Amino acid sequence: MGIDELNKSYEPRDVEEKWYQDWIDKSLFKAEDSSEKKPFSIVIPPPNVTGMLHMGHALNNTLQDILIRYKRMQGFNTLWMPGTDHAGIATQNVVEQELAREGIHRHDIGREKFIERVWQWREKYGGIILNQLKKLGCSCDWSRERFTMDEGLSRAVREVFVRLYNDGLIYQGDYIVNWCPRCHTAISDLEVEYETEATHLWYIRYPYADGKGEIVVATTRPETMLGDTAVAVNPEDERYKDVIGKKVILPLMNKEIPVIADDYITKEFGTGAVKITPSADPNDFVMAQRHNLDIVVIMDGRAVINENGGRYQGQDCYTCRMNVVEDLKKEGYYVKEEPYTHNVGRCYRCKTIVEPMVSKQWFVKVKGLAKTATAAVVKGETKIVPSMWEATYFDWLENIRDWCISRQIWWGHRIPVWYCDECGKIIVAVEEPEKCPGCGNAALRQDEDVLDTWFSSGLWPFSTLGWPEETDALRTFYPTSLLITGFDIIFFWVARMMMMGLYVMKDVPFRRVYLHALVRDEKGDKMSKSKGNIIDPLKMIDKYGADAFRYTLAVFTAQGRDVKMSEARIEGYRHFINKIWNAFRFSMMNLSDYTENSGELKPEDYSLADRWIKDRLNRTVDDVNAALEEYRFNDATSRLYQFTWHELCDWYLELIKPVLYGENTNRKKAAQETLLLVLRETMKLLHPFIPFVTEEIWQKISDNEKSIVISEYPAAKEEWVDGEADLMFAYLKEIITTVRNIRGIMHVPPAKKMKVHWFCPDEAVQHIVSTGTHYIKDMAGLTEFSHLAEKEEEPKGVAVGVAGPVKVYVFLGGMIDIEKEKARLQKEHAKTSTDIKRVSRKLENPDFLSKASGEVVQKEEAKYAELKERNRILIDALGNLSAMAE
RNA sequence: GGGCGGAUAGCUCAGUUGGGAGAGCGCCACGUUUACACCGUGGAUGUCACAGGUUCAAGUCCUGUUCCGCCUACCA
Repeated sequence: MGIDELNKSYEPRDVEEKWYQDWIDKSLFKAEDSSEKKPFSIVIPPPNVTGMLHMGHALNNTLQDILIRYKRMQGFNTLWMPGTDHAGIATQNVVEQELAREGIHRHDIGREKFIERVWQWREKYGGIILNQLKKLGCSCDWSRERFTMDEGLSRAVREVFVRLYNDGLIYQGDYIVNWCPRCHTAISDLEVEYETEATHLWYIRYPYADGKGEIVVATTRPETMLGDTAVAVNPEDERYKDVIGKKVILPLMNKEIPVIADDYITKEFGTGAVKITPSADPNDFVMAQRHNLDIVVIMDGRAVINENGGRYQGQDCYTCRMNVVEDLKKEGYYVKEEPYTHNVGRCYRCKTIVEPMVSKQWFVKVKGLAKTATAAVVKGETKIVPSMWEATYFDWLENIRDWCISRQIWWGHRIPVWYCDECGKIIVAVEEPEKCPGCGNAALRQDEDVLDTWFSSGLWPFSTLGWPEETDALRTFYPTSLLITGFDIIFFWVARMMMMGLYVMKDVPFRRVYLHALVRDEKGDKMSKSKGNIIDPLKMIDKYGADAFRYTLAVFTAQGRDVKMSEARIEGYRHFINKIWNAFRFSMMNLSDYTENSGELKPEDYSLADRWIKDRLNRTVDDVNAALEEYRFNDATSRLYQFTWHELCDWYLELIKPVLYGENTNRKKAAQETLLLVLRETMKLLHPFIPFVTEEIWQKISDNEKSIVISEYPAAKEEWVDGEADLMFAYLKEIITTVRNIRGIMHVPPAKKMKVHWFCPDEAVQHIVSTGTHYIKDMAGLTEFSHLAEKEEEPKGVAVGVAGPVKVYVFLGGMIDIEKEKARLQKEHAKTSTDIKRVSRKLENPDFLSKASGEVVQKEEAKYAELKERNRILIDALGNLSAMAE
C-alpha cells in the first residue's frame, strides 16, 4: 500500500456508497431469529411513507445507529427493525392531489380504484425515505422491512381490534369529536394543535319568551347560535337566580330554549350567561348530556351550514358568522363586540381550523390501559431517559380521555366490523364473514371507516416481529431493548405502544426509552419550510459526508437540550474526519516496513510515549463505554475528539517521529506496533459514530478481518493501565508547554532552535526529566536541555519559566527584550499572588482546618507551598532583570 | 391556569456525590517542521441571570425574583 494512492484530503463520496453496498452484500446487519448471543433490539420509529428525510429523522436514526452498531460490536445479536407507516391522512392527501392534477376526484373512481392508486404511489415513492436512511449509514436489517399496511401487520390490527372489542374496550357512539372539514374526517385530541388568535367576543341579547327583559350572552362563535339549545348560568349567580328555568327566544331562529343552571359557568366571565351549542362545542356537549338538552347539528362535514341553519343554509361557517352578526345588528339583538384572544384548534396535518362536531365514531376505552402503562414505568419495567419525561408521561396518562380511532378516509385499515341490514346484527371479526351468523344473510355491509394510523403503529414492537404468530423472532426480541424517539411523540406513540404492548403481550414493548430533543436552527428557531431555515440532511451528506454530519449531530446531543444545527458546524466536524484520515496516512507512511509478530519485543523496547498513549487510550475506552451506556452522546464524541486530536495526533504522533525515522530497530518496532494498535482501537471506538471513514481505514490496517462492523468493540484492558507513565509524562508535558509559551511570547520562530537549562531540587523529578530529555528537546525545538546541579549556576539574561517543581532558563540569543520579559513575569506573578491570597485565606481559617477533610487540607497546603515557590522564582527573575537594566 | 426546561467566554454549549471556572468555533500573534493550512504552536476573554439562605467551602444544595423556551389545559 503506497501513500501515493491516498488522497491528501478525505473524500467521502467515493467511499460511502462502496462500503454500504459491501455491508449489505456481506449481510452484516442481519439479526438471528434465535441465537446463543444475547439479544439487543430496537424498532425504528416508522417514518411516514410520504416522508422525506429531515433533520429530525437524521438525528433520531443517527442515535439509533450509534447504539445498534455499538451493541453489535459488543457481540450482541442485534436487531434494528426498519419500516414505514402508512400515514392514512397524509398519504390520502398526497394521492388526492396527484389525482386532482388529472382532474379527478377520488369519488369519481371509487374506493377500490382509489386504494389501488395509493398502492401504486407507494410502490413508486414509498421507499424513498428508507433509501435516504441508507445514505446516512443506518445498519437496519433490511431483510425484515415492514409496512403498517402489510398483510401480517394488518392481521395484527384486526386481531387486536377484535380482542379489545370483545373485552369491552372498544365502543361506538355519537360523541363530539374534532373534525377537520378539509380532511373530512374525525381526528384525535392529540391531532389538534392550538394557537392563540386575535378575534372578538360578541355580546348578544336573548329576550325572555314572556317578553319581560332579556339575557345577554357573550360568545366567540356567533354563528353557532343557530344550534343553541339552552342558555346557562351559574346556580350561585345572584343576578340570574330568578330566571333559571325560564325560556328565552333564540334570535334569528325564533325558537324557545331554556335557561339552565350549571356549576361549569364562571360568573366573572363575560356576562356570566353562556349560550349552549351541544353540537359544536365540547363543553356544551357534556353539559347537554347532564341536562338532557337537544342536540341540533347545524353543519355538514365541510363546515357548511345545513338545513337546520334556516336561512343560512349553504353558507360556510365564516361567511355565516358575518351574516349572523349583520342580521343581529339589523334586528336589534346585537349589543357590542370586544377584541379578544383565545386558542383556536387546527388540524396538525393541514392546519385547517378544526370544528368540534357530533358524529358516530369508534373509541377505545383507555383508562384501564393507561393505569397499566403507568404502573409499568413506576415499577421500572420500562425506564424513561432522561427521567424528567416520566412526569409528562404520567400526567398525560392520568388525564387521558377515550381515544377516537375511526377516520372517515379510505386509506388505512378498514374497521373489521360488518352490519347485517336484514336483522341488524353487528359482526366484529378478524376475517370477513361470509354470511350473517344471526339470519344467514350474505349481503353484509362493512363499516366504511378506517382506523387511526397510530392504532397500527401502537402494535409496531410486536406486529413487526410476526405477532399474532408465536415466532422465534418474537420470542427472541420482545420486549425490545430500547426505543429512541423524540419527546414530541411521547403521547402519540410511546404511551400508546406501552398500552398496546401491555394489553396484548402482557409485557412492556421496550425496556428503555431514550427521548431526544428537537433539531433547531442555529438561532434556536424551529426549522420550517415557511421560515426558510431548513437544512437538508441529504445536501449536508453530499457536501461534507455522512460521517461529519453524524458526528455533528451526536456532539450536540446533550440530554434534555435541543440540537442547534448549522452548516458551519458540520463543516467544522469535517475537519475532524480529515484529521483522522491524515493520522491514518501518516501511519501508512511509517508502517510500510513493519510486519506483525516478526519477533519478540522486550518490555524495555517500549518508550515512555508508547506506554503513555496506551494508558490514555485505555482511559478513553472507559469513558466512551460509560458514556454510551448512559446515552451521553455528547460526552462520548467529545472524549473521542479530545483523544484522537489532542492526545494521539498532537502528542503521540509527534513524539514517535524521531523513533520512526531513527536507527533503533527495536524501539522503532515497538513504536510501530503501538501505533498500529492504537490506530485500530481508535477506529473501532469511532466506528459507531462515523462508520464509513473508519471502515475505509480499517480495511487497510486490519489483520484481514471481514469488516469493522463486526469487529470487537474495545473494552478497558488492565495491561494498558500505566499510572507511572501518565505521571511522568505530565511533568514532561508541562516543561514542554512552558518553554513553548516563552517561545511564543518572545516570537521565536519554531525553526530557530533554542538552548535551555533547567534546575530542580527534587531528585525523583530530576530522574523523570532526565529520562525525558530527548522528548523535551524534540517537542520544544531545543539544541540543548541541560541540568544544572547547583542553583548558583543559573544563567543571567535569560527568560525564566516555572513548570511545576522545575525551573527552566530559556536562552533567547542576543539581547533579551527586557520590557517584554518583565511584563510576562509580572503578569504571572500577579496571577500567582491572587491564587496565594485565596489559598492562604483558607489555611488561616481555623474552621476550614478543623472541618474540612484532611485530604482537602493537605491538597491546599501543597498548593500553597507550590505557589509560594513559584512566586519566589518569579520575584528572583524580576530582580535579575532589574539588575541587568541598570 | 398547571407543569417542565434554560440563563456559565464574542457565539454554541459541557461542568455526574459541593473543594483550584472548561471545550468547540470565532478572535489575536507567530509559523509553509516531508500526515494534515480541512494544519501547527502560543495567547486573550467570565460579578457562572438577580437576591437571600445552608456550609469551613456554592456554577453545583435550598428559598424567592426576573427574563427566555417548550409542553399541557374545556373557561364561553
